[in-house]
Amino acid sequence: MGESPEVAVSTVIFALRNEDPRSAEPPTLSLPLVFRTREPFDGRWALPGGPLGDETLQDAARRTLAATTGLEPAYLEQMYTFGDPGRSPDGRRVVSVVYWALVRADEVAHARPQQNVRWLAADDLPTLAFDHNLVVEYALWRLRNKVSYGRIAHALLGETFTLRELREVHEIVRQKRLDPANFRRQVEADGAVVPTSEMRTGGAHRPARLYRYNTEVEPVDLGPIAQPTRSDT
Amino acid sequence: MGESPEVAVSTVIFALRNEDPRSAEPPTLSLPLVFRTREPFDGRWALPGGPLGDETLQDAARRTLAATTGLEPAYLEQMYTFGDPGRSPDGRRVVSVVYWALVRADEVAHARPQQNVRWLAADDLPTLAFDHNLVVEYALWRLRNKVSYGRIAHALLGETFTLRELREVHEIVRQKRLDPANFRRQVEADGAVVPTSEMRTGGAHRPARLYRYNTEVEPVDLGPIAQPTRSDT
DNA sequence: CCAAAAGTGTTTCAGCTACACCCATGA
DNA sequence: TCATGGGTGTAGCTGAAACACTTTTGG
Repeated sequence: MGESPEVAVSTVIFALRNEDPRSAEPPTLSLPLVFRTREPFDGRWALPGGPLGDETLQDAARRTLAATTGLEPAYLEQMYTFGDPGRSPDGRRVVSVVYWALVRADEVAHARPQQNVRWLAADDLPTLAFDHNLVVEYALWRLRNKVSYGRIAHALLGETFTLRELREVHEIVRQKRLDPANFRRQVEADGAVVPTSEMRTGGAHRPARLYRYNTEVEPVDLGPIAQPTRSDT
Repeated sequence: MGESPEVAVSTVIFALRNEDPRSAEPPTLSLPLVFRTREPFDGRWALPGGPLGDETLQDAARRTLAATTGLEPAYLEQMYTFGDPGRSPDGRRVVSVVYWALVRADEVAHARPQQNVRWLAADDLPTLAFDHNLVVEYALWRLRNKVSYGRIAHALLGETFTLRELREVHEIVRQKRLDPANFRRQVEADGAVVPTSEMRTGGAHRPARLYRYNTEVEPVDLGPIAQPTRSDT
């Protein structure tokens, strides 16, 4: 009992990125990974993270996110805690609290690139350090669920966006085509989004109205936990 | 960083209990709580739990469950990790991994009562130690969700049960009346339950068929995490 | 004018809800 | 035979899906 395990916090960070900004290709769902330069798992990619400091668990997640990307998350939620003994090959006992986050596409564009950090496509990862492949799988599953039932897709876009852009986010994350007409009606119906007076022109077609996220409604039902603060034993 | 916090595991344990077995009253959703006899929160009720030993997080939850009730859970799932600094009044930093569990009504009946442990109604709790009221609120919310969308209600019953009994569980947990005819069809449709050849007689009415949980189907979609084993940093 | 995407209207279908009705048993 | 819950049938409503159609721009 005196042998208290270490506590660490890791974060699965999702963003939509354009490999080639000039092409018309749709963006790719990607996440930043850190290249390990020491054992265990020397030479493999791993999730951003580190030991818990004198801070909130959520602040620790925010801190590792900032350290690897220089960015603020548009959405951040606790996901799962991994803590089985004997999982680290060197025998240390580490309990890892894993968060997952969304960052805006426009912010990713002018994020300063860090040493030993690279963005990789979420659905085409190499073998990662520890069991981080499983962790990312789980985060992807949660993301797909929340995007389907919740109101968080906008967190992958900028301040304003067209319904086409919002639909594209859904299509990429949920991996299926959506009917533009029905998508429009569903989004308008649940009030997650409000129209602005601006339009986006430029394409060889009718201009599209720009929308903004409706801050009046809750992003997604998180249950009674708004900002968890105290607990014990 | 060298100041590693303690890690503890707590469990919110739900069961249906009859206050008075002779009455025809429907059972009550209750949970076992432990009476604290020392600071902090001396004299208040708290969730069962304790420090993490040399074991799986889930095993630690199972152990505290057994210690307070002498029972095995029919369902056990990780819920949330609380770890903000300054939450314990005595200044110690404790990260608490909270699980929630369901135990069968028939097992609760012949569970040996423990010293300093009492079952209280989930929707009528006193002020608990730490922020355990909030934790129970959240667990209740998760329970209601999973019972509505998942296939776990049977975990509050015995090995076999009538559809009326299963419906009663739903009605108690979800706090609303359900149409018997429609409930039957929904339950039969999703295949969570299979009919046995036995009937339950005794009432002044037509005998009811006994059903059994269908082990062929997953209890609820847990995502890619079946039995999480390894992770780090 | 044409292509393309924005945006609207409408039909169809599946699933849920409400509720009427018959069945089998104990008293 | 009556009361009670077990169990079946079915009409109606609602929301999602599919898709035809009109609108507005750039080229």
